[in-house]
Amino acid sequence: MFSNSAKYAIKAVLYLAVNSSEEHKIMIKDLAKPINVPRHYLAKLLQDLSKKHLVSSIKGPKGGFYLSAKNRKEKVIDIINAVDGEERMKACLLSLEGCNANNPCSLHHLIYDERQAILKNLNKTSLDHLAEHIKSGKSILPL
Amino acid sequence: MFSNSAKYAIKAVLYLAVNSSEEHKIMIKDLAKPINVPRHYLAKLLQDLSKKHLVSSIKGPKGGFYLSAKNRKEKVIDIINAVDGEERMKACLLSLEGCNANNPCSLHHLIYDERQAILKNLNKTSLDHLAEHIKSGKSILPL
DNA sequence: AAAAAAATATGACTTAAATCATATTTAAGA
DNA sequence: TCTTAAATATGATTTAAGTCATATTTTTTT
Ligand code: FES
Ligand code: FES
Repeated sequence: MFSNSAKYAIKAVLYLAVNSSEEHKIMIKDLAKPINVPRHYLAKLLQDLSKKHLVSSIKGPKGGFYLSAKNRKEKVIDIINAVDGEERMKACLLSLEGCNANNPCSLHHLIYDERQAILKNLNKTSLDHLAEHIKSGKSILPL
Repeated sequence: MFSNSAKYAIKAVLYLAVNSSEEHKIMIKDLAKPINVPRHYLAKLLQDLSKKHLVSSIKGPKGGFYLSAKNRKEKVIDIINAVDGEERMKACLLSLEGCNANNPCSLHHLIYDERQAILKNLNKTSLDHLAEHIKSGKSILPL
């Protein structure tokens, strides 16, 4: 469903949503350990997200990564799409080209509605919102 | 969601469900072309499914692959699990180990119910049933 | 201004998935 | 029984995803 990279990115961004702020930036090495993601790989991912303005970063001493107020308003789907590309979540399950309701592949009926529902959920849920869930103990931040 | 291999396997098995019978076996080369799957790769996949008794095959001249009556009763999920392993469809989306309702990861609530619904659909739908759909024009067999 | 600490940029390496190739076995038909 | 046509078995090659390493740039602190 998601690539490994997207999973890593989500974990990292949520960790930042819960633990960082403009006044409390987090260095890559202090982020990689708790979420259990290879350090250099994570660096690459975050640099990419930073370039796309989905996370904030400051170089140099006292620098690090954090989420700005604006970053926190982003939806989960935006992180996923930034990493995996827009297509991955929308593509036909059997990778058929002309997938639509008029030309449904054999698995379409077994999956399409639920898939749309998931998309909708990912589209409407902000990082902020998930961070609140985590803080209030409704869900956990995975290792 | 599914691996490339699983997609190929589903396409192949459905093609066999629609077009083959014990009296009309299909050779690998005549199967690979219409469903647009690399020939040798497909051979490997089907040999594996054959070993697991999910498809039937006969060697030698006049031989080929086909689906027996029993094969046709198998559920879609069985094909998927045979190729991708039992775990893949059940694993936590963020690859967390102790994923369950008591210990839900941050995305759990956004996806779990829909995912279960999909699983249920794949679990109850037989190849036979999908083949009927295709024959009656309710869905198509993808290239 | 110099030194140090951080992200950034670039690229090399490794691993697993996907693809391709070939030799072997089995069964049919002449 | 011999030839031929098919699946089967095994393994090599390629490609893409994931991982690791290092040099560069930027900013802070002294
Ligand atoms: S046509 Fe394949 S999922 Fe819609
Ligand atoms: S805990 Fe991750 S999907 Fe259930």
